[in-house]
Amino acid sequence: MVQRSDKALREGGRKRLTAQDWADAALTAMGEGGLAAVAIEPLAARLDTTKGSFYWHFANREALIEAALDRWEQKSTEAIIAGLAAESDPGTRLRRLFAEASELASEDPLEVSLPASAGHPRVAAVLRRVTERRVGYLAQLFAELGFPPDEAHRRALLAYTGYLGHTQLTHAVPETLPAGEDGRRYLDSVLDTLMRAAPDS
Amino acid sequence: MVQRSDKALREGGRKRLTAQDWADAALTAMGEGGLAAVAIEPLAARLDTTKGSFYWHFANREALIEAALDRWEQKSTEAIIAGLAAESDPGTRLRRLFAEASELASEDPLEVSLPASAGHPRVAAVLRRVTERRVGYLAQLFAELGFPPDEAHRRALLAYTGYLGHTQLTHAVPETLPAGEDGRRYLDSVLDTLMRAAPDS
DNA sequence: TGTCGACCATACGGTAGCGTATGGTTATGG
DNA sequence: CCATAACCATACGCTACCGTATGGTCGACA
Repeated sequence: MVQRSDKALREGGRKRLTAQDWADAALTAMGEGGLAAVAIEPLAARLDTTKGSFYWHFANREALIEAALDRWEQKSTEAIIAGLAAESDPGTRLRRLFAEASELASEDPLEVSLPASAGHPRVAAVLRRVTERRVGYLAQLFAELGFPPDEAHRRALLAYTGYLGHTQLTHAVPETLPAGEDGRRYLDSVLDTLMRAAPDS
Repeated sequence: MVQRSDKALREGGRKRLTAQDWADAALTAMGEGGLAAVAIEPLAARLDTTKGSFYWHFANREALIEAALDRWEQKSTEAIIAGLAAESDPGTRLRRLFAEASELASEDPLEVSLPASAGHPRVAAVLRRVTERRVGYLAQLFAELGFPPDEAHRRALLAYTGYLGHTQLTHAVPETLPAGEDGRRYLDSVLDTLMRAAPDS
């Protein structure tokens, strides 16, 4: 919790690090190689420092992982939802949400690599919180669009699983998916379908 | 490539192992802990043998990974597609495909944990082959159902991303998804939507 | 029934990473 | 300008795992 006051000197040479620097580095490593890639010594090398720095800021590897996960939860979900608070119309809110989310997801490998480590209890917990938050928010959006609670939840699930799968494909085999302008039209058509009133059932 | 002829003795005591035994063990380990969990010595312990056995059947760890991936490609894709060859009606073929695939996916963690290791070149290659095969097969099904090629491919993507996302959710937070009979009705309604003729566009 | 090859056990050296200990450096306020 | 705390470097022991070497066992078959 110790934060350096200010005056971050990053001229040519050595710089002091904060716990957040370590957490961010852990996050990118985790994105590249999964949980197993969160290793102190390689991270230290990448940050151009040594273990000595790490064990000052953290008790051990688990603590680092925890901090990194918390940070991810914040950046990947809360920040985006908060960024939409200004928008009043639920329809545009939904569209903007998907636009921003799919952009974020194409850059952030964690969206794919985290679920693979659901064996780890901390990861499982974060995953649960994040998905419930996201699906809940989506369901709320569909409810605001006029769907009854059950149907709103059903569509939220549909939208979210679609998002997850799309993200996974983006990272695994991007060529199969429409890119650029095509991608935007593809996304639009899917959203149209999701927001259209159901035929019956 | 050395295969034991037959006579697998598995009474109470020691048994001889084949390369496939190792590959299967590697697969399950990989499902539990990702690529990093494919470690010779722990596997040997689990198979109640030693490294001596392993290095007889394989040159090194990479060779094992490769064999395991090949085996997964076979079991997870080709076997299922082959199992549908008898069915003539494309509609029931699609429904049976999804029924079997989602059952397999809920048991097999690899569907989720493999994409996380797409950094590994062999994994990336298998993933490319598998997704292209699957999406291709789906597109063919939709084409047989009467959709023009472009639309068939679009719907194949939609179906496949939905499958991927659903699988991911199943392993991460199963509670959010409808289970049992509800799940079957949910799946049915989604398939209905996918097979219905488009409104326009 | 002895031998040959398939298969496995054991022991070894090497590397990567965790966590600890301890001393050095740098920034600040007294 | 020096004392204290924040921060980092280095060296150490420990464990887990990779890959090699080498010898042992066991079954098939001449």
